[in-house]
Amino acid sequence: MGLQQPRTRIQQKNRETILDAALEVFAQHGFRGATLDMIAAQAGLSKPNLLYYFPSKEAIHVTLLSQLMDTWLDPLRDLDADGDPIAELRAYVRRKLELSRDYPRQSRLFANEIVQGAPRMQTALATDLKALVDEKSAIIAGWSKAGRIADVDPHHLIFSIWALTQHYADFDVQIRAVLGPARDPLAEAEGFLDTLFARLLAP
Amino acid sequence: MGLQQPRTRIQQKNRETILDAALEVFAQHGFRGATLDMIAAQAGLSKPNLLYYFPSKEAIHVTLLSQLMDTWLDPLRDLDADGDPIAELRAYVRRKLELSRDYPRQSRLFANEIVQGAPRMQTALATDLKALVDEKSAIIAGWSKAGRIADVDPHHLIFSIWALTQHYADFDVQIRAVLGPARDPLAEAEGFLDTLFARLLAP
DNA sequence: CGTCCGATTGACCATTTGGTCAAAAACCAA
DNA sequence: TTGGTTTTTGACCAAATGGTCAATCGGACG
Repeated sequence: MGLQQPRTRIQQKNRETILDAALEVFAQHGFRGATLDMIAAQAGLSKPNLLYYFPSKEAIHVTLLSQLMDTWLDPLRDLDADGDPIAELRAYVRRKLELSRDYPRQSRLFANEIVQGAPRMQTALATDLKALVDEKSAIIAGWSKAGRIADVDPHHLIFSIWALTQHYADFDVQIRAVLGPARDPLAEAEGFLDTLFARLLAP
Repeated sequence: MGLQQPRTRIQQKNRETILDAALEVFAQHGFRGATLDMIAAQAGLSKPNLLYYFPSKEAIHVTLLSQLMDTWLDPLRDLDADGDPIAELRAYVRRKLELSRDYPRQSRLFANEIVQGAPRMQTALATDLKALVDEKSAIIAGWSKAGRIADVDPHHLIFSIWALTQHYADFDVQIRAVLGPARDPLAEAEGFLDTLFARLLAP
């Protein structure tokens, strides 16, 4: 039937179960690599039952992506023009790295989507995301002009934060393969990135 | 039949055509998202003809991945213990960024593979790649200890170079969506990254 | 020209996969 | 208990897809 708004407790619960299972499967296999059977198995439900709660495989995917954008941009939204510039930017890096640590599946889902050309997010990127980044870039540019941080291109500064933090989630297997066991990449990254941005931003 | 070594000129040419087409398709859609029909269409050949030159879809993919590793690691291999530390590392960043500019499809192919858990590269990562990175990390650690560059974790320094340079290829659509047209991300990145690493590495 | 071997393809096959549907089961209010 | 509503599922379908194969084509060489 394709329920729009969950009405009962069981609907609420099953929709969440499905979305969590789908996140797992989509993040690991990409949209086309994931099958409804995989998601159903992961969720402990039958395939027709999935399609009772969501009208299609794509609907599940789209639901995940739109949930994602919100969570993902929250830390950037928090960037406060009235705060201390260095502290604000460091806090942004730290929060972003926490997302990579706590929600690696979301990060990989996003990476899959972007690497493949963002077929289902193009407009969101060019509107919402661009607007937010432009706004925050203006703030950063102001800080630069006021001599409160070093003179760096604000857009590329933001890109570098994204690249560095998401790398630890998206390329986790590579990093662990290189570091070997008995090391904690995410914990080490926190100190490294803090140093990196401190040196980059110091006026 | 599954030809091992190209013997004739036409085999040589068609194998190259197929690999180029497959790179295009795999990079954009991932392994499972790519179909033999897509690759055949892109290559201008019939599907059975593909399978005359390669025994299976997976064989094409594997061939691409192994070619990739070589190209990808060359710049790191060039890192010379006897050169000037800052110059060597800057050159590495620049070469890596050139790869992102000139071979974005390879970068995305690699990203697809790693994000999805590197099912076909695990061992290569844990052996060849790890060995090379460990070797070069030792060199960098030596430079740090000698006070010729700042004291940074060599492994994470290398990760940061990978993250920053590959980001411009892998997340190209996102970056362009945010920057808007009329800007040249890769050209701008060169200056930005040069500054970033100069400040990070200065003793 | 004719022959032989590498190159090409149309037709076909088995499996996978997203999705449907009618019927059964579970649930719930009266 | 009963009647109606929601939830679940086994059986099924059409399309897509990786791969096979016998047959045909084409060019180089004698």
